[in-house]
Amino acid sequence: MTGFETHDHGDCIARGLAQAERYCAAQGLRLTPARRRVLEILLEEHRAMGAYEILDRLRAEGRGAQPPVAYRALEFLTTHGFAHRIERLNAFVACTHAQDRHAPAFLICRACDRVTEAEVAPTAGELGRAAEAAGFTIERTVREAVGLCPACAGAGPA
Amino acid sequence: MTGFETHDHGDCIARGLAQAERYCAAQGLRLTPARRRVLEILLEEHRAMGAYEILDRLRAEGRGAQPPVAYRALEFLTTHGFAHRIERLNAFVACTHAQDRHAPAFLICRACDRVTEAEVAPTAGELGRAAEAAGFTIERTVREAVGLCPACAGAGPA
DNA sequence: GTTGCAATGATATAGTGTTTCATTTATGTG
DNA sequence: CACATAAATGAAACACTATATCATTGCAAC
Repeated sequence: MTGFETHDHGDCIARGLAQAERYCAAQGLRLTPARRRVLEILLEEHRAMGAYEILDRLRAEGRGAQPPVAYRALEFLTTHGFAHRIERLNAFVACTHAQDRHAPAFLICRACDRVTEAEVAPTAGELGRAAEAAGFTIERTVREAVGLCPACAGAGPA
Repeated sequence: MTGFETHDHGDCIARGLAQAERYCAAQGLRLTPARRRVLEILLEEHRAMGAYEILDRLRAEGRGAQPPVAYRALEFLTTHGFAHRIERLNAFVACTHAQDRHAPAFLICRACDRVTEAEVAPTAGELGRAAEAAGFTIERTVREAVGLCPACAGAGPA
């Protein structure tokens, strides 16, 4: 899938949550209410959200919600691959791919802020070649492209 | 060069500055004292520095130095390719390559925080392929690998 | 049941980046 | 040179992002 097409994601929230639940059960991880709710919010919005934006949602629901609440949940979710951090945006998105550690790559539209995710081998590509040449051990990669999605490019490049 | 070897950079400060001066003269850009000094600091340190760290240096030299001073200089330097922003670190490094817009890739050692830079075509690799598949127009890319440099990996992986 | 560990609650604080507006400095033009 | 314009700087306040710390609660194993 290309990721930017109009998208009816009726059941992908339920599917994402179910997948996370299954994975946590299998791994002995605790998908606590706070963690589950944050993942659900990310799945519902289906876009990159800042930690404080998530926090606002939690507050609106009456939960006590100091910053660490969001950051702890997000750390759990990103550590286990249920969500990813977009460095360029200081924001987070629900993962749209299979569980377990993988190396995501993102296309970020600077006009509409939508983000689409692709997967790739962590040690592949230019980073992998550069690392090999330098004797560098890759543990995590950040691959993000900023530009215009098809819709925004068509609408007239700002 | 691999980038992590011990490094005697005696004249690379002077060379970096001279290169920037030449390029600015040719392009009608103004390498003002503040901009020049920030570039010089980055070249001297030869590592990724936070904006406020740079600011401290400017203050120590008696310049008035509110945050915008550093951020404006850094915006100029990054826009014209004299320095790059490391998203993962919220920090900046002097460019170690040729002028003019290019797409850098970075290897970031999480133990010693040293950063090495490689160049690559902006639309190459996984990001380029993903973008093509999605009809996405890339304007800028972020490619960063976090891991251990040879020295730190050898010293015992924390 | 109590020991040990993970998770949460709550407060404060640290770190990063931007907005705004007034002022100065450089550049070009009559 | 005088003036108009645009770029850069100075200065204050503010907004956004993230972490440290410590007390408390819940849960699980022994």
